Amino acid sequence: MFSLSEENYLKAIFHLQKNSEAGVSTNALAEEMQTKASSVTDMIKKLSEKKLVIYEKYRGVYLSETGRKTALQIVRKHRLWEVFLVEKLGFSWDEVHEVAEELEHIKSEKLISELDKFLNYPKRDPHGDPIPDAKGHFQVANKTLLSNLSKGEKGTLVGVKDSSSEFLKYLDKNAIALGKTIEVLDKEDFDGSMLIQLKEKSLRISPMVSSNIYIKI
Amino acid sequence: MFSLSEENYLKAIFHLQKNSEAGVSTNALAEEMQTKASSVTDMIKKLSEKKLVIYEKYRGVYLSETGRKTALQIVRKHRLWEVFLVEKLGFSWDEVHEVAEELEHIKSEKLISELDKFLNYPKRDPHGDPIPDAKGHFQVANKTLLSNLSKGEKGTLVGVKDSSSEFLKYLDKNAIALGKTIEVLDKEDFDGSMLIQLKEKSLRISPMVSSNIYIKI
DNA sequence: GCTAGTTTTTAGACTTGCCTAAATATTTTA
DNA sequence: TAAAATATTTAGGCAAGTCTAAAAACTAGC
Ligand SMILES: [Mn+2]
Ligand SMILES: [Mn+2]
Ligand SMILES: [Mn+2]
Ligand SMILES: [Mn+2]
Repeated sequence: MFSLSEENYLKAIFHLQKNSEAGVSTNALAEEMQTKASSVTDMIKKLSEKKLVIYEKYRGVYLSETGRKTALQIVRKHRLWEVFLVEKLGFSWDEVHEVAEELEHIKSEKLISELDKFLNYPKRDPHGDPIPDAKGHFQVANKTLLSNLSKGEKGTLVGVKDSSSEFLKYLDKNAIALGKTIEVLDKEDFDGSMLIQLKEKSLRISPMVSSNIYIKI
Repeated sequence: MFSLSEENYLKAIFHLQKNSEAGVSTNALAEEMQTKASSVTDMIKKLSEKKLVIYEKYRGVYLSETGRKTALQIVRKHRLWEVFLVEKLGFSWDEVHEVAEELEHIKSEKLISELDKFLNYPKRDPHGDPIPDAKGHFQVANKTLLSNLSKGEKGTLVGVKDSSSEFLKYLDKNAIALGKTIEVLDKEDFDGSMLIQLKEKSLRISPMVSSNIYIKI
């Protein structure tokens, strides 16, 4: 149906589109795709001809309805494979992204529906992100960044914004994991750093950490 | 490491090489790869520069030691994924080939070693073909084609030569499956057709069928 | 052993996806 | 609001992998 490159672009536009109302800029997409702006322009033209995106020169790009559906299916596959890798093959959450990045492009409806069944229809991936169903529907959790909490507030860790291996390893090292309860013992006005309480210990974290952790109060 | 196309060529050469001592001809490879002879020549040159094959113009092509090892790893991945699809996801043996054809190219050592473990280190794929281990070792079964048996001989079905969906569906329809005992009740000299005895019934089969079934006596 | 037929290679071209450099459009700043 | 800075697009090119047509090399038949 679509080439590997086309699929990766669609997914990238989808992820960038979430962050704002405006169209996705060429440079933002180039950054995300680790390529040059001129290459992005080429690809956008192609996707536009295929009616997968809506594009006006210099005005940024938007996913069309078809484009959005396609992107959601790729996201679905990516996240289902991540669950498989962690639940069945014993990967840790910082090892799955790269492999899922390849597996998400395997073309087989049956493979994905059977995998979904085999995994018992999981609702979230190992990073707390929602898994769209076969129709592209998924529930948006009401969550907030840990950095938004004030002293005394507490909640449950339900996701991470940054899924880089480096960040996830930092969390592992400090026993910060999905489902854990976190309470803000203190928040420093000057730099936004926090003292947080985990089950067994307290810990001081920088705003770079607290602004990449999603909490459900 | 290697491109998708390079990997598919290596695997094709590997499979064709099994059938004879001689080098693999350009046309045979073109047929197998569903492409043109001129494209094959181009690719062979490339593989030859990369020392994956031994190639002399007009003389056919052979896998080098490195090429053979690479091909064996791809075959290993292909067959492990086939086992996964049948054992874990409920695919039938005639549905797995195409999907495995894509899955075999996913690049991750850990993925394959963990998958192997998850599947409990299977020795054969759903078509009875041996699965090479991480070092490329595998056991060659002593098997013979059903068409080589004479009247009165019997054995166990241990593999199929043709794994096309059409042939496998024919076998399913007639309850011919891996592990079944088959006895040759009669063999027609004129056209080689056979009357065979399965557990619950007897059946007449053409040489096109009997010459694609492997038997262990 | 020569020649006709077959196989293989070469030559030149196309598509996809990428690049650099240059041109053009938009946005910011003074 | 016009120049300066920034963002985006265009132009031209490259590598991989494929194709068609033509040339060259093998192989069989006489
Ligand atoms: Mn990807
Ligand atoms: Mn994820
Ligand atoms: Mn393949
Ligand atoms: Mn098989």
